[in-house]
Formats: sequence, structure tokens, C-alpha cells
Amino acid sequence: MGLHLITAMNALSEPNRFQIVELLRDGPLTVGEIAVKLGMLQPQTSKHLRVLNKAGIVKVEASANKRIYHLQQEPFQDIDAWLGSFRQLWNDRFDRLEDYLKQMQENENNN
Amino acid sequence: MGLHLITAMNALSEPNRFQIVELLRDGPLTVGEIAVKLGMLQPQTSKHLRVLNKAGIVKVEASANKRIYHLQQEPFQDIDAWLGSFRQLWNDRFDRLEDYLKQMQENENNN
DNA sequence: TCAGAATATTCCTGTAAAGGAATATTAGTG
DNA sequence: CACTAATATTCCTTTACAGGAATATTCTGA
Repeated sequence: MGLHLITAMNALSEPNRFQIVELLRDGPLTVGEIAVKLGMLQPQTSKHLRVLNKAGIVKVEASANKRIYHLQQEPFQDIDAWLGSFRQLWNDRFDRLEDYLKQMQENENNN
Repeated sequence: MGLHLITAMNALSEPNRFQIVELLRDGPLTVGEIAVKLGMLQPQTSKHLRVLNKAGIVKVEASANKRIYHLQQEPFQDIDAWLGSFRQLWNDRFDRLEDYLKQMQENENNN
């Protein structure tokens, strides 16, 4: 468990790759388009896309001699699911805080 | 924007640090307790906690000569907020797919 | 103040990964 | 079959970072 998560977050925690992901939210793009829009060289763009691809964050679609990259949902859903358990945690803690405050209130009234 | 995110994800994308975070979900722990529970040496534990601390993921509370580390919500909320925009994206795409299918259905009926 | 426990820091070393430059690959076109 | 465009890969160098071992720091209690 958690291995996909770590791989995905590792891939996303590189500024250029993060930017690529942000860019691809507006829709699929070719390597050249990404490189131009982000002001990076083509080889590094390809290399970063390779990492993103291995992490399952993007997928490629070949069209002639162009390669069109687009986002993939799964890794984001994985991260989201993991964060979900944290939301649960914070909510539980908040509930206990409420109970505590309520308890204090009642004790106050019994004086 | 996004810089905190990248820092947080980078900190989380190291297996040992990820484990530390998972462990701290059950409540605050001292360095020694973390080291024992995860079978790692104290110095490396301290070093990883330093990284997590700088990323805002954990905070320290001094108690005598012990240091008690506990999770912090903010980074997780940041990641969650970022993912939120993706949820929006997927939903929009799904809506458009529904529209498309509905359109096809209608065209089918008009033949 | 000294001893010991808990933690932090430093130094060293090995390794993974990123950028630059050059080159290889693949597909379309005349 | 050249020729070109688009992309991928390789090689090299540099840098960041993790682990190990040793040492420094901080706090407590006698």
C-alpha cells in the first residue's frame, strides 16, 4: 500500500513536472507544445514526461510523429483517497473537542 | 502558489517519512518512540523529522529532554484543496461526456 | 556540578536524479 | 529514397539527498 502514492507524489514534487501537470489540465498537448509553453527544452520535456508516465500520471497517444500527452485520473484519486482518511481524522478530533467543550459547559452549569 | 504543495509532497515522497506520517496519525510521539516503532536509527529519525518540520507537516513540543512530534493539518488541506480543482475537472469532463451521449441518443431517435 | 538520557548536528560517502549537448528514432513528404 | 519535423535516448557533469558513524547539545536528577 502507499507505494503508488509515493511514486506519484515524488513525480509531482518536481517544479517542472508540476507545471506540466497544471498545463495539461486545460487539455492534452504534444511534447513540443508543452516545451514551448513552459519555456523548456524538448529533451528535458520528454524526460519529465517519461517520469510522469511511469508514475501513471499521464498517458501518451501517438498521432503521426507527434505524441499527445494527457492526464490520468487514477493517481489523483489515490492521493485523494489517502487524504480522505486524514479528513476523517481531523473530523474525529474536532468531534472530540466539541464533546470536551460540551462537557465543560455542563460542569459549569452544575456549580 | 503551489510551492508549499511541492515542498509538502516532496517531503512525503520519501518512504521513511511517509511511514512517520502514517504513524503519527494515531497521535503524537517522541523521536525515540518513532525510531523504535519504525526500526530506524535515532539520527536519521531526527533528520527526517526536520524535513517534515520544515515542510510544515509536523510540529514539535518540548517536554523535558524529549521532543514530541505531532501532525499539522495545513499541508494536507493544501494538497486537498489542490486536488479539489481536479475533482472539478473530472466532473466537468464527465458532464460533457453525458451531454455527448445524450446528444447521440437524441440523434438516434430522429432517424 | 557531574552523569546519563534524549535528541540534534556534523562529516563523510555513495547514489539518484536533473540539466546540457549531441545523437538516435520514427513518421510524413516531395 | 532523401529530407525534415517531432520526439526519445544517451552520455556527461553537477548537485541534492539519504544513510552510517561520531559528536555536540539539552535537560534532568543526584
